Amino acid sequence: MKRAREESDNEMAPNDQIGSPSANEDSSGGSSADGVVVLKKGPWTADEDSILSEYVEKFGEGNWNNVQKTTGLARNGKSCRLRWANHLRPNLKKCPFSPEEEQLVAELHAQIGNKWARMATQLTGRTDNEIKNYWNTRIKRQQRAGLPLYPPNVCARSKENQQSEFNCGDKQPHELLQGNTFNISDITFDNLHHNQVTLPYAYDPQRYIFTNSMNTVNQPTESGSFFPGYSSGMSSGFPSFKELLNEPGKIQQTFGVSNPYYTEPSRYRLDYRDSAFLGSQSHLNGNLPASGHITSPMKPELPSLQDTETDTFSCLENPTAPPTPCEPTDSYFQYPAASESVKSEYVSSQHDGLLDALVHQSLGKVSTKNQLESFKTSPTSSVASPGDMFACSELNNYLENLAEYNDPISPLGFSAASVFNVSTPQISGGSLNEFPPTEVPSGFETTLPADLHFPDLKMGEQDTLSHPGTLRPDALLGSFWRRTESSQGTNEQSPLDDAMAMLPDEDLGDENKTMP
DNA sequence: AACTTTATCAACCGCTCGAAA
DNA sequence: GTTTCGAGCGGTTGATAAAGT
Repeated sequence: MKRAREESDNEMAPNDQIGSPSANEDSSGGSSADGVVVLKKGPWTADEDSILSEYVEKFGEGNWNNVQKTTGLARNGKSCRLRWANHLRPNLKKCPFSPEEEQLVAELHAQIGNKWARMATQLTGRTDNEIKNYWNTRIKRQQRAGLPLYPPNVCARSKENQQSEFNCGDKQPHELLQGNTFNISDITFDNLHHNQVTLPYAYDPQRYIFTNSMNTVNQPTESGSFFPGYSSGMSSGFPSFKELLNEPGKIQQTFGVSNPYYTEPSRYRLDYRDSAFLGSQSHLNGNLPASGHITSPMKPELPSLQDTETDTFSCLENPTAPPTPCEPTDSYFQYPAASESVKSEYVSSQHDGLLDALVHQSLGKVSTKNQLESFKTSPTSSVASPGDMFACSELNNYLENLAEYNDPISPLGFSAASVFNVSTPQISGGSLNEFPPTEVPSGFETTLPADLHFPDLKMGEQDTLSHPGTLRPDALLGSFWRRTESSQGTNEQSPLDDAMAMLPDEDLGDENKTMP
């Protein structure tokens, strides 16, 4: 009996023969002298196409593995299916994308992320592969040009759609999150000097944008995730937040790197209105520079941070756009208590999505496992990005809420400690030299909510901040949260105190230790 | 004209999922 | 309940064309 094997470079015909005219002669046959069917790879020939077309005409689609058996075509079933779906199937469009199609793709991507197959169902005559190629090309082009990924009208439309989805949904995000402004009058980042901020990732306008009037965070469209295309399960094998909570080791792998902290927080002024706060290539318009110096390792594919980006860009186009009643983006800072009905279900899923975002953010900062490992063994870095602090603040919020809601899956103290332990490397030294430095413009400003009470970092804490341990966001934020609570007259020990208490000694300054 | 860079497209690969055995 | 297989999906790669220097 014949057996099929795939042709590989080192065992059969050389690569240049595959798909070449000489190789085409037996392209439909594919049997070698020893009776072994050599499955061809590479470009399809017209003969192969006609054979496959005849087969489908005769037997219909599916059962692709039978193609080789039935027709003798030296292609595996997978290849046949792909060829048929992408090229031979009737009614396929071969022309360039029309503006309408481009618009639709942008809208769909804003809504569902990298679900190419799902998009293809909405675009008659287009294949998932085609859409994917188009989009990836577009991303490159837009990034190179420093343009927003999504057209403004897509942003607006997406926002409208999501609002209507909210209305149809069970919970209103604004029940959970409040506040429209990002003003922290006391905190400035004036001293984010060029070349002093080494960020292990490039500015990604889709990923790291916070704007003042950006008031909505996407309702999860699927899997309870904030970010379509990045479901809670993190299909890339990334652990879910629940897993992270339960397995500190994963957290360490996840967050254990990439949080170098900028070390000159003597004055912080954050202006979220137009800048991409978390990115190193921050610009007042939220775009990449036209020169397109994307110097850090980053994937060209962008996550679909639906509202984050859509709102951002709509805001860029229309700064006076009224805030939406949806979940405010400053939820990254603030998670007001949810209504009782929300706590048990909605909040958890939402937080899963948020964590995914954090996780993804961390991933975006760490390109290789080696970097992870090197950081774990040398958990020091010399600089911090505002984004890192953001990530930590997000984690703080998350963890705090988990405790507040007594989420059974989140043993807060342990989790928080774990997260802090691994996500807040110390400041001194530097182990992320692999990453080329990126710059933050001196005019970089970010404004935080007025109702968000950070400690007055610019005054009186200079000495404290100069201490490596207290420069870390966990220390800063821990101090912040505790201070905030105390300022509210709360005598209870905050969950963050618990978390801080769990931190190893070397991770915290003495002032934060409350170990029994 | 030669060379380099960039864009585009086609195809492959690894993985997941569901159905059937 | 487990294994196997087919189908499908998303990410990535390689080849080639086009544009730029």
